[in-house]
Amino acid sequence: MNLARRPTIHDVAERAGVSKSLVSLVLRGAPNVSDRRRAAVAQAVTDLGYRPNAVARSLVEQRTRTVGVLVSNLHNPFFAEVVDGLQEQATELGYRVLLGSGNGLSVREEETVEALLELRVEGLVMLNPVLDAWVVDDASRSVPVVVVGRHDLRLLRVDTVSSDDARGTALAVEHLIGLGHRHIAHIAAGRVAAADPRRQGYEAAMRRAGLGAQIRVSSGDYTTDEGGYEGMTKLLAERPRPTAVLAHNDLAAVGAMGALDDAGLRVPDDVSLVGYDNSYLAGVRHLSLTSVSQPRLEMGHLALTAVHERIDNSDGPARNDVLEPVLVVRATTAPPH
Amino acid sequence: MNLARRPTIHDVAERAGVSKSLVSLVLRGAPNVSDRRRAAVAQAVTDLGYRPNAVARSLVEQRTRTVGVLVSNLHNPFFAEVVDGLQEQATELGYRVLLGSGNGLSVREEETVEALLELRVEGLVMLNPVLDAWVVDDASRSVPVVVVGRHDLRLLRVDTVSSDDARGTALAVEHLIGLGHRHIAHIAAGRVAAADPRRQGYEAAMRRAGLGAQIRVSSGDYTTDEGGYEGMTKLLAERPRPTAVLAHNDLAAVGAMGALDDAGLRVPDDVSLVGYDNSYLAGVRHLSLTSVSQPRLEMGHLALTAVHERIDNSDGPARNDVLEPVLVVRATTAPPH
DNA sequence: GTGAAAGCGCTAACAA
DNA sequence: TTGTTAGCGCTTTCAC
Repeated sequence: MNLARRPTIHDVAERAGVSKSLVSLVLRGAPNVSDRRRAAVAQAVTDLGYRPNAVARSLVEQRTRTVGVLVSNLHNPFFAEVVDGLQEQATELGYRVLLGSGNGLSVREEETVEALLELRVEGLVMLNPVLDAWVVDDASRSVPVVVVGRHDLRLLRVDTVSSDDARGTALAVEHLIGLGHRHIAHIAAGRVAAADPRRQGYEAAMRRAGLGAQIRVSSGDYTTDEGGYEGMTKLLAERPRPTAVLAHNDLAAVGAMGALDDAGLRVPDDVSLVGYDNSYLAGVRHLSLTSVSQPRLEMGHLALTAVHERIDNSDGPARNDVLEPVLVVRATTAPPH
Repeated sequence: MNLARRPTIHDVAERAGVSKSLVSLVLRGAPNVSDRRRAAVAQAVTDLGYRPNAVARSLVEQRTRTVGVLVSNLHNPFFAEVVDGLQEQATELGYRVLLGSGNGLSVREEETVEALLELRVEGLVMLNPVLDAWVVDDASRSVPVVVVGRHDLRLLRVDTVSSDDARGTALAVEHLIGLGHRHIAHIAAGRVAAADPRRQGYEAAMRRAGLGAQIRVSSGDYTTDEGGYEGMTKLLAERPRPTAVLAHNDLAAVGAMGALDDAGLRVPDDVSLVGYDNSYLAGVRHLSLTSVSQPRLEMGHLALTAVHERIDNSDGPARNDVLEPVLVVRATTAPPH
């Protein structure tokens, strides 16, 4: 393929008949350069196909203008939109975003953080990381760190951005109660970070409505559609049968839908169903699932703004932003039969 | 936050009472270093929390050991697995992967490529890029480029990895014919790169089976579930009504499912349905869609291997790897009524 | 307005 | 086995 040696600023200077420093000035749009020189440099740049070497520049400037983003698992649809938010805001603020994935494994996440740090990112955003708190703490000693989506990580020096999961499930319960439901059950998740607040939000909302006695939780590792199927199957065996079910997430809700189908029950006629995350899945017309939505784009914006502020002024107590979820009502919820 | 100045190799050398070069040697595990020095350096490294500066290293080594990956759109579930494949192989071969997203916009993709090039990635993998061919061509002048998933880009110097879309739809048709279907229709996509080969594969397979006269294509911009709904609705108006339908992708297939539902028809009893991509959606039990699967992990492996080989020996004609898709049979296909 | 020179943190000859 | 030195490509004083 014979890749020619990449031209350097030196080559440009030579071709334009000026000094390296002049080229550097032109490249960064300095004001005090004669038009003649400016044109000569511009010409040389295009002739040579010169592209500045960001590596060299970073070294001398002592900054990379780059924020590292640890994406624990690319398959989670939650991330795409958060990353979009990060990108948008990064572009806005003059940063570049470096994505690193951890494949959902704690070790891989550690390695990725290490790599990002060696590359001298100026800040680190971690999306739903599964790694140990000490890794986060350690990283935060050299660079501002913002954690998105894990409420359980509260460290000094580490800002967090999350959405209020308890509020989210409460919204769903209130919606169902408003429709007239009283027998509202919950299909909970096992050990994932969001499981507890979502479940607690459900229980609290039920109690607030005087329905403490109707609380029914089917708990297992119900974050997949298979899990949702199982969880729903268990709930259907109970009496009185719930008239509405709130699942830990959309996937579980769709699984629950399958169980209802198999039992010959109709959604929402016989049982109303609510998911969580307002993923892609929920919006599909054939499913059209009522779901709780996290403001993902805004979470991305906020996270990047937070690192940016830390990079600039560094000090101050850790900020923990908690955003309000929103209920998106679709076709799977209706008044009880 | 008071981030202390990051320690450099100089600080480590001083603390360990040795020279910079000795530290450098120890860090890279050189053999000819006395145990005493080695220990002293190791101690200093942990004391200081030293982390090598990859920026400086890259500059002097003239290589970054980094491959850039342009992900045109993070929301497309196709990517996650391909990227997993890339990552796996990269780790294997000693590369780091830098992800850049283009948000599905041609301009943003161009910017991202530019940024990646300035960062001096040693190779570039582009996943389903939508950008103009000249950008790819231009990039390939400075660095090996591998394009994944766009059959229409055939440039010298640019390797491609894709899967045989025509073969994929043919597989689906053969499956349906094997079940006894004759009236098999296709819901096609509009201007996306994969639209033509998928449609052609369908038509060719129909003709091979002597069913050329039964070819029915509903064509519009049918890549969303709404699109699939529309496409199906049109097909249902025709006589004789198709007993099986092959959609451009899973999302469209699910949309089609909705249209069948609304028309009071059952899947697969009245109409069999096949999707494409074998996405997450297809596997959901409640949908359980028969779908054509691209070997995504392997595509990632191959793409990274290809850049790696180019980085090492650079020359040779462009390679165009085409992988075989596989049909995953689930619950939406059955013999005609 | 423009150029010369120093130096960012590191590696790689080459000397010792 | 270890240290000295030069230099990667760039920005940035500081002279001129």
